[in-house]
Amino acid sequence: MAKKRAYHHGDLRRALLQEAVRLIQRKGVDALTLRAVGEPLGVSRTALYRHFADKSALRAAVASEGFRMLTLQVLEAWNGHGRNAEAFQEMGMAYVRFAMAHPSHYRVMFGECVEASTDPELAREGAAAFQALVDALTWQQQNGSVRPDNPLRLAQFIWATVHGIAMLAIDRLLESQQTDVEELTRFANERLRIAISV
Amino acid sequence: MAKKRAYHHGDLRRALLQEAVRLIQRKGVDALTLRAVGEPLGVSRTALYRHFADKSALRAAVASEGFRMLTLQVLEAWNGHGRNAEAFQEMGMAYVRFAMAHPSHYRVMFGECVEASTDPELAREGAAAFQALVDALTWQQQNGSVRPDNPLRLAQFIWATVHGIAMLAIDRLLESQQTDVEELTRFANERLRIAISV
DNA sequence: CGGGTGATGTTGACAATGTCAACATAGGCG
DNA sequence: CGCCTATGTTGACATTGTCAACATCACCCG
Repeated sequence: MAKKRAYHHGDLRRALLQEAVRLIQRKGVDALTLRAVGEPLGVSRTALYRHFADKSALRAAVASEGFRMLTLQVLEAWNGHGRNAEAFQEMGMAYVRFAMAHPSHYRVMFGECVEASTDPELAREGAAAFQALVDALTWQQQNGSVRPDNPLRLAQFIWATVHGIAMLAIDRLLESQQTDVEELTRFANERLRIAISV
Repeated sequence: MAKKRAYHHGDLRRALLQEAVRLIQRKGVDALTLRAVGEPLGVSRTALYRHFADKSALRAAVASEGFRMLTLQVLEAWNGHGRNAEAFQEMGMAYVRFAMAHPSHYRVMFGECVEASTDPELAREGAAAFQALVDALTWQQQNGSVRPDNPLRLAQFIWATVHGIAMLAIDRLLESQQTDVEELTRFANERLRIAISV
């Protein structure tokens, strides 16, 4: 029995999660409805209750999936550009690009409904994403290219900046001055480099 | 006729708005229910529809009120500390303190449900808050204490950082390392000063 | 001063939604 | 083969936002 995937539907949990992500990305968070998730899968509402405690658990799973994707993207940018100062900036760009590409999904990851404290998997994936940032900073500190402050505090500072840009961009609060988000992110990265240099 | 406040209830609009703010602060955003707003005022649901287009218009009004309060707080910090570099840091502290003191209210101000484009008052109040930051920066540029970059871009950069700290703090994502938010904000302000100096 | 008129508030109803209890089914294990 | 548990369904219910129809009150115009 390779998987437990052969009862009635076959890995319905993964299908539900995938459909939930699709719905959120295409129609927004409000469109995430138990009935709307079940129907495309030929399954009726409440089927979900055999795989998730309730709707908020489904949202938490969506958020976890988001953090997993985000971690992959930023790590690819960091590792794929040589783990230097330039690669660090690409890491920031990748972060903001992810948020811009999946605005509703990103919002679920930081929504008030999903409490990281209640879902251990979500806490784990969120911590993993943050750890990628911490690791990149410690690496640069050993390099001598980043000042030897507490790496966690540096990481929180930088995280706040990119998260803030992402949030403001998603909320369309940067459009007033026809701002190019890519350009703003580049500018922020440049200034941050000054701020965290020795 | 000094006011229009003398029909049945007497300025019900303001009472509804005030009760909505109270509800959000004390019970969270989900507790903001048309029935829950009307009942304490001895008024029935749907009474609200004579003063707000719908529930989201009420939320927008709450958000506008929040921006008004926020603008007052940061301007008081800026003006009350002498409009210098130190005052600018106090401005940032005041921003984050407001968010920490009114987490649910702050979240409504940046929630996805409230689209600034649909409510002109909200757009105005939001722009006013942002303008306070821009003004403080231009002032310092004329001082020579801030580099002569585009002040709007500088403002967006700094706004993103404090907004990010506020959001992460509200989402309790800074508690993992038992972080003191005040301390993190101070650290961020110090690093930002380096980043925006000439 | 009196009736009408529009602003303001109420009641009833309805559809959508999350959730639970009771029921149905199926697939593997004894 | 027969049962047992995992899995999925149906019916029901409370909550909620919203609308239409109705009620009421203040003020204005004659």
